[in-house]
Amino acid sequence: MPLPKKFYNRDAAEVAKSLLGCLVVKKSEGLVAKIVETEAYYGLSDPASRARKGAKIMWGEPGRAFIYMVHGNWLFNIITMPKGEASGILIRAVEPIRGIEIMEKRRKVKNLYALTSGPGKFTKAFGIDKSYNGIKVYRKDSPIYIEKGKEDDFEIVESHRIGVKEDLPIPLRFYIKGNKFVSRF
DNA sequence: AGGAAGATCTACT
DNA sequence: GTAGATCTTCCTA
Repeated sequence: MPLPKKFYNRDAAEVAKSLLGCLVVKKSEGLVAKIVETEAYYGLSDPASRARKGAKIMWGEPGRAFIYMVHGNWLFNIITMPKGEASGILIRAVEPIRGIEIMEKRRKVKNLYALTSGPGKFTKAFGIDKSYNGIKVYRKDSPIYIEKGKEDDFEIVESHRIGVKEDLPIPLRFYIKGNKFVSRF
Protein backbone atom coordinates (compact mmCIF):
# COMPACT_ATOMS: atom_id res chain seq x y z
CA MET A 1 0.00 0.00 0.00
CA PRO A 2 1.60 3.27 -1.10
CA LEU A 3 1.45 6.24 1.23
CA PRO A 4 -1.57 8.43 0.45
CA LYS A 5 -1.28 11.74 -1.31
CA LYS A 6 -2.19 13.67 1.80
CA PHE A 7 0.89 12.26 3.49
CA TYR A 8 2.93 14.73 1.46
CA ASN A 9 0.59 17.63 2.03
CA ARG A 10 2.46 18.79 5.12
CA ASP A 11 5.51 20.72 6.16
CA ALA A 12 8.60 19.47 4.36
CA ALA A 13 10.61 18.73 7.50
CA GLU A 14 7.72 16.72 8.94
CA VAL A 15 7.43 14.63 5.79
CA ALA A 16 11.20 14.14 5.71
CA LYS A 17 11.14 12.61 9.17
CA SER A 18 8.10 10.46 8.45
CA LEU A 19 9.74 9.16 5.30
CA LEU A 20 12.61 7.54 7.18
CA GLY A 21 12.09 3.80 7.30
CA CYS A 22 9.68 3.82 4.37
CA LEU A 23 10.28 1.81 1.23
CA VAL A 24 10.99 2.88 -2.31
CA VAL A 25 9.67 0.42 -4.88
CA LYS A 26 10.50 0.20 -8.56
CA LYS A 27 7.92 -2.16 -9.87
CA SER A 28 9.32 -3.05 -13.28
CA GLU A 29 12.53 -4.54 -11.90
CA GLY A 30 11.38 -5.59 -8.45
CA LEU A 31 13.71 -3.19 -6.69
CA VAL A 32 12.99 -2.33 -3.06
CA ALA A 33 15.00 -0.11 -0.73
CA LYS A 34 14.50 1.46 2.66
CA ILE A 35 14.91 5.20 3.05
CA VAL A 36 17.54 5.98 5.68
CA GLU A 37 18.47 9.58 4.94
CA THR A 38 16.49 12.60 3.73
CA GLU A 39 16.79 16.34 3.45
CA ALA A 40 14.09 19.00 3.37
CA TYR A 41 14.20 21.85 0.89
CA TYR A 42 12.07 24.93 0.96
CA GLY A 43 11.41 26.82 -2.22
CA LEU A 44 11.47 30.55 -2.06
CA SER A 45 12.94 31.23 1.35
CA ASP A 46 15.70 28.68 0.89
CA PRO A 47 18.96 29.99 -0.60
CA ALA A 48 20.03 26.45 -1.48
CA SER A 49 16.96 25.63 -3.47
CA ARG A 50 16.91 26.11 -7.17
CA ALA A 51 13.18 26.60 -7.01
CA ARG A 52 13.84 30.30 -6.69
CA LYS A 53 15.74 30.46 -9.95
CA GLY A 54 13.33 28.85 -12.31
CA ALA A 55 9.60 28.55 -12.05
CA LYS A 56 9.60 25.21 -13.80
CA ILE A 57 9.93 23.49 -10.48
CA MET A 58 6.67 24.71 -9.07
CA TRP A 59 4.60 21.73 -9.89
CA GLY A 60 2.28 22.69 -7.11
CA GLU A 61 1.05 19.18 -6.53
CA PRO A 62 2.39 17.23 -3.55
CA GLY A 63 3.40 13.61 -3.91
CA ARG A 64 5.10 13.99 -7.26
CA ALA A 65 8.68 13.08 -8.04
CA PHE A 66 11.00 15.84 -9.07
CA ILE A 67 14.23 14.78 -10.78
CA TYR A 68 17.05 17.27 -10.67
CA MET A 69 20.45 17.12 -12.30
CA VAL A 70 23.61 18.37 -10.63
CA HIS A 71 27.25 17.56 -11.36
CA GLY A 72 26.25 14.83 -13.73
CA ASN A 73 24.03 13.12 -11.17
CA TRP A 74 20.29 12.81 -10.94
CA LEU A 75 18.77 13.68 -7.58
CA PHE A 76 15.40 12.27 -6.57
CA ASN A 77 13.00 14.62 -4.81
CA ILE A 78 9.40 14.39 -3.71
CA ILE A 79 7.23 17.49 -3.71
CA THR A 80 5.54 18.37 -0.41
CA MET A 81 3.26 21.09 0.89
CA PRO A 82 0.17 22.56 -0.76
CA LYS A 83 0.31 24.21 -4.16
CA GLY A 84 2.74 26.97 -4.93
CA GLU A 85 5.14 26.39 -2.07
CA ALA A 86 7.71 24.65 -4.24
CA SER A 87 9.22 22.71 -1.38
CA GLY A 88 10.24 19.10 -1.22
CA ILE A 89 12.26 16.22 0.16
CA LEU A 90 15.52 14.96 -1.24
CA ILE A 91 16.24 11.25 -0.86
CA ARG A 92 19.91 11.14 0.07
CA ALA A 93 20.48 7.51 0.93
CA VAL A 94 18.65 4.18 1.00
CA GLU A 95 19.32 0.64 2.16
CA PRO A 96 18.92 -2.02 -0.56
CA ILE A 97 16.37 -4.70 0.27
CA ARG A 98 15.54 -6.47 -2.97
CA GLY A 99 17.15 -6.50 -6.41
CA ILE A 100 20.67 -6.00 -5.07
CA GLU A 101 22.23 -7.84 -8.01
CA ILE A 102 20.66 -5.41 -10.44
CA MET A 103 21.94 -2.45 -8.48
CA GLU A 104 25.42 -3.91 -8.23
CA LYS A 105 25.52 -4.52 -11.95
CA ARG A 106 24.44 -0.97 -12.65
CA ARG A 107 26.79 0.63 -10.13
CA LYS A 108 29.80 -1.60 -10.78
CA VAL A 109 31.00 -1.57 -7.19
CA LYS A 110 31.65 -4.45 -4.86
CA ASN A 111 31.20 -2.67 -1.56
CA LEU A 112 27.57 -3.11 -0.53
CA TYR A 113 27.66 0.03 1.55
CA ALA A 114 28.77 2.10 -1.43
CA LEU A 115 25.78 0.97 -3.47
CA THR A 116 23.20 3.56 -2.48
CA SER A 117 24.86 5.76 0.13
CA GLY A 118 24.40 9.02 -1.70
CA PRO A 119 21.82 10.88 -3.78
CA GLY A 120 23.48 10.23 -7.12
CA LYS A 121 24.31 6.65 -6.24
CA PHE A 122 20.73 5.89 -5.37
CA THR A 123 19.36 7.18 -8.66
CA LYS A 124 21.99 5.30 -10.62
CA ALA A 125 21.32 2.05 -8.78
CA PHE A 126 17.60 2.41 -9.43
CA GLY A 127 18.08 3.49 -13.02
CA ILE A 128 16.29 6.78 -12.46
CA ASP A 129 16.65 9.54 -15.01
CA LYS A 130 14.75 12.53 -16.26
CA SER A 131 11.98 10.47 -17.76
CA TYR A 132 10.71 9.83 -14.23
CA ASN A 133 10.18 13.51 -13.63
CA GLY A 134 6.68 14.25 -12.39
CA ILE A 135 5.51 10.72 -11.63
CA LYS A 136 3.09 10.24 -8.75
CA VAL A 137 4.77 8.34 -5.95
CA TYR A 138 1.48 7.80 -4.13
CA ARG A 139 0.01 5.73 -6.93
CA LYS A 140 0.56 2.03 -7.13
CA ASP A 141 0.54 2.02 -10.91
CA SER A 142 3.42 4.50 -11.14
CA PRO A 143 6.82 3.08 -12.19
CA ILE A 144 8.14 4.08 -8.76
CA TYR A 145 6.19 4.55 -5.56
CA ILE A 146 6.77 4.89 -1.81
CA GLU A 147 5.16 2.64 0.73
CA LYS A 148 5.15 2.39 4.47
CA GLY A 149 7.83 0.16 5.95
CA LYS A 150 7.67 -1.94 9.05
CA GLU A 151 7.46 -0.16 12.33
CA ASP A 152 11.15 -0.35 12.94
CA ASP A 153 12.60 0.97 16.12
CA PHE A 154 15.08 3.65 15.28
CA GLU A 155 16.26 7.04 16.41
CA ILE A 156 16.16 10.03 14.12
CA VAL A 157 19.18 12.28 14.04
CA GLU A 158 18.94 15.86 12.86
CA SER A 159 21.85 17.75 11.37
CA HIS A 160 22.81 20.39 8.85
CA ARG A 161 22.63 19.68 5.16
CA ILE A 162 25.55 18.46 3.13
CA GLY A 163 27.19 19.99 0.12
CA VAL A 164 24.91 22.97 0.15
CA LYS A 165 26.63 26.24 -0.57
CA GLU A 166 24.39 28.38 1.59
CA ASP A 167 22.57 26.50 4.28
CA LEU A 168 19.76 27.67 6.49
CA PRO A 169 20.54 27.97 10.22
CA ILE A 170 18.09 25.19 11.08
CA PRO A 171 18.73 21.44 10.74
CA LEU A 172 17.00 20.04 7.69
CA ARG A 173 18.80 16.75 7.26
CA PHE A 174 17.43 13.63 8.93
CA TYR A 175 18.80 10.13 9.09
CA ILE A 176 18.43 6.88 10.98
CA LYS A 177 20.95 6.67 13.78
CA GLY A 178 23.55 3.95 13.37
CA ASN A 179 22.47 2.88 9.88
CA LYS A 180 25.45 1.86 7.76
CA PHE A 181 23.98 3.16 4.53
CA VAL A 182 23.84 6.80 5.56
CA SER A 183 26.17 8.85 3.37
CA ARG A 184 27.86 10.67 6.21
CA PHE A 185 27.75 10.63 9.99
C1' DA B 1 26.22 30.16 -29.27
C1' DG B 2 28.95 30.09 -25.30
C1' DG B 3 29.84 29.78 -20.56
C1' DA B 4 29.18 29.35 -15.74
C1' DA B 5 27.25 26.93 -11.87
C1' DG B 6 25.67 23.31 -9.16
C1' DA B 7 21.73 19.68 -3.50
C1' DT B 8 28.11 14.92 -6.39
C1' DC B 9 31.29 10.95 -7.14
C1' DT B 10 35.68 8.78 -7.40
C1' DA B 11 40.35 8.21 -6.98
C1' DC B 12 44.47 9.31 -5.12
C1' DT B 13 47.77 11.28 -1.51
C1' DG C 1 40.94 15.01 3.09
C1' DT C 2 41.29 17.15 -1.17
C1' DA C 3 41.43 17.82 -6.13
C1' DG C 4 39.55 16.84 -10.58
C1' DA C 5 36.01 15.02 -13.59
C1' DT C 6 31.60 15.24 -15.34
C1' DC C 7 26.77 16.81 -17.45
C1' DT C 8 22.61 19.24 -17.86
C1' DT C 9 20.08 23.51 -17.28
C1' DC C 10 19.81 28.31 -17.25
C1' DC C 11 21.54 33.00 -18.23
C1' DT C 12 23.71 36.37 -21.13
C1' DA C 13 25.60 38.24 -25.51
